[in-house]
Amino acid sequence: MSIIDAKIEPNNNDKESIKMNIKSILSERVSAAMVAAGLPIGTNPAVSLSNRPQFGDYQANGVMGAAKKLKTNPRELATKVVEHLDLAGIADKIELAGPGFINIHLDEKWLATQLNTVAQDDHIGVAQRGCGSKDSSQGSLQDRQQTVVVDYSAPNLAKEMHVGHLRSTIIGDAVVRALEFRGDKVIRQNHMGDWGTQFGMLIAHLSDKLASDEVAETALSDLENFYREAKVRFDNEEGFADRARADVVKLQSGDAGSAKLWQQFIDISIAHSEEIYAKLNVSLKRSDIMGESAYNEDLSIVVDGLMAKEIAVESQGAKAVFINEMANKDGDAPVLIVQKSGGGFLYATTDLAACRYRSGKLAADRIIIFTDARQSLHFKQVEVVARKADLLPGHVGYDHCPFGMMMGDDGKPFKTRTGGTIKLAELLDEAISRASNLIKEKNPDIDAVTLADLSEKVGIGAVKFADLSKNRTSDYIFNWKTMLSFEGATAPYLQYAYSRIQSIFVKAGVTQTQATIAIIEPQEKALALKLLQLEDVIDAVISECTPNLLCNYLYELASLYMSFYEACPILKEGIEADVKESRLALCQLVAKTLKQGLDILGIDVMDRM
RNA sequence: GGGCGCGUAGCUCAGCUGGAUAGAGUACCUGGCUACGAACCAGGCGGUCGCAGGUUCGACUCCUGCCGCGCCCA
Repeated sequence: MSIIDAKIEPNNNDKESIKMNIKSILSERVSAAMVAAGLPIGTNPAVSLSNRPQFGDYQANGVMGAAKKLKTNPRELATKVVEHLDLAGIADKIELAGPGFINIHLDEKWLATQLNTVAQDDHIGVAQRGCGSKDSSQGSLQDRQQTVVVDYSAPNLAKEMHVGHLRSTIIGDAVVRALEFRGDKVIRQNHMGDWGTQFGMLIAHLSDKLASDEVAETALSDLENFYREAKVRFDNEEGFADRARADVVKLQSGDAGSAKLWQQFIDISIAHSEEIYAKLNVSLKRSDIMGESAYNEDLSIVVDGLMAKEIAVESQGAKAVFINEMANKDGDAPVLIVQKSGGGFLYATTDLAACRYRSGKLAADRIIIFTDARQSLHFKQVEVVARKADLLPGHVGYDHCPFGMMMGDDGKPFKTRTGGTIKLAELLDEAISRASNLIKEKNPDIDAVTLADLSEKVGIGAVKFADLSKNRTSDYIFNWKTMLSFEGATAPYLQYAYSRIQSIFVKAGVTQTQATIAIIEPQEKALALKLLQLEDVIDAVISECTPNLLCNYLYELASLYMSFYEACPILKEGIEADVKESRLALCQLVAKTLKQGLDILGIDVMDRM
């Protein structure tokens, strides 16, 4: 055992051993009672939040399902389970209701104890996945650290990023941060589109611009224009298309001059993307870029491997895989071409090479890819072939996480080439400018520096939250109004809740408190319950790749806080000192949770707004 | 033609492994600022969960068939 292991090993003491997750505590107890009542080990207790106050705080519904399987009376079985259910000190009432619901009313003193433990915890109650070696046989699967490769954003470098790139970029980034917060090892992969025939046209055009003494940075300051110009020449100008095709061949055969032009183009395009990432508060760095071109050397290796294993076969001069696993009723198998008859490779080849690289060199336990839903079939095919060829071993998870595409107000999709797309940079500037107007309206005397800072945080936050809070894998309609709204379930609402709390601390003349929280009013209890659910939410976000669950959670938390704020005075006259201290501590924990949660979404908070 | 996804309040969307009376926001209507910050709060209005069957103690959730929309493959 190494010294590092030895040091980490003994931290399994007091603080670690205190469980803070209510749902898992209750699940354990109910499971034990179910076993004691004669049910098989592993029966799902189905503990969940109660949907109505009269049904307690949590309810266990697992007995009914179990009774069905055993063909016994659910009510009688539930009675037996309740008899064995030991929740001494945790619940002050356990009720049996309906066909076999077990309703649990938590003890408020116990709830407060849990809450105070969370308040003292660095990770606000979210347990850290194993800091030890990941191949350790100790600890449950839940607690083991994983290496997760996350492929997201992946813009096409031939053009500027448009609104369609928003989802992949910010959803991916939120999932990445959630994974890191839970303690997993994340490797970001920005699979940028930096290769392909269109670059021949772009290089040829750039070459002419440089020949007429233009500087690359200037020529490429507007990528959309540049692309359009090149396309016009490609379609109309005598001889240009042939030059463009020749340039592609030269580039792919490693010609130094072409490579230099290409590199110039790529560098400037990446710089454009980086501006967007910085503005969006997205954590992608240049070192995370692993573009399509990075796999050039691997493509023939992959194809050779497929041929050697006889997974791929020659077909009409091309090399292709007939995927029998995905054949339809008539036995027709879809075909995945991995090398064209002319020798060229395709997206499928690159994606297979990426599987190989990620599960091999990067040693991924799980690979997550965020792209729009149109690529679902493609990735399904890639996975089947990669698994068959062992480019993706069975123990490596492969999650293609699709999302709907951006539609116009008319319900028809935005087509990239019709010119109907909105540049991402324009959307973000619009958001910031609208936020600026609103802030000026509410704070006429604000100084320019503060205004600029707030506008960016509010505007960008609003855009991100509007998108992140939607789960839909179906298409969604792009709408300026909803995207840039500052009222209701929006980022500014959450930011407002946070700054209200900061304002209270300023008024109270303290920066922080170590006071113990007591639960008195129903609004305080509701907040306590919500605060103790963070780990469940983070876990759901991670396993399903759905940041909208975190958005919902944070909105509900902020909303409960607003109700608490109205109902429970803190600094007003006649409030006892210990009540004031308790409420300040509760405020502090809410603020900490909001800040952390929003940070996972890549949304900033501010002390004043 | 085959496959995938989606139809929930006027609009935008939640709805966790099937659970009790389907929830928010917005819009509209009523109240609440000599203030712990009204970008807020309290309340009201608003739904045959696309349609029709099936599975069962129980279906927005699972199964089947239709209808409509979108996408992918051919």
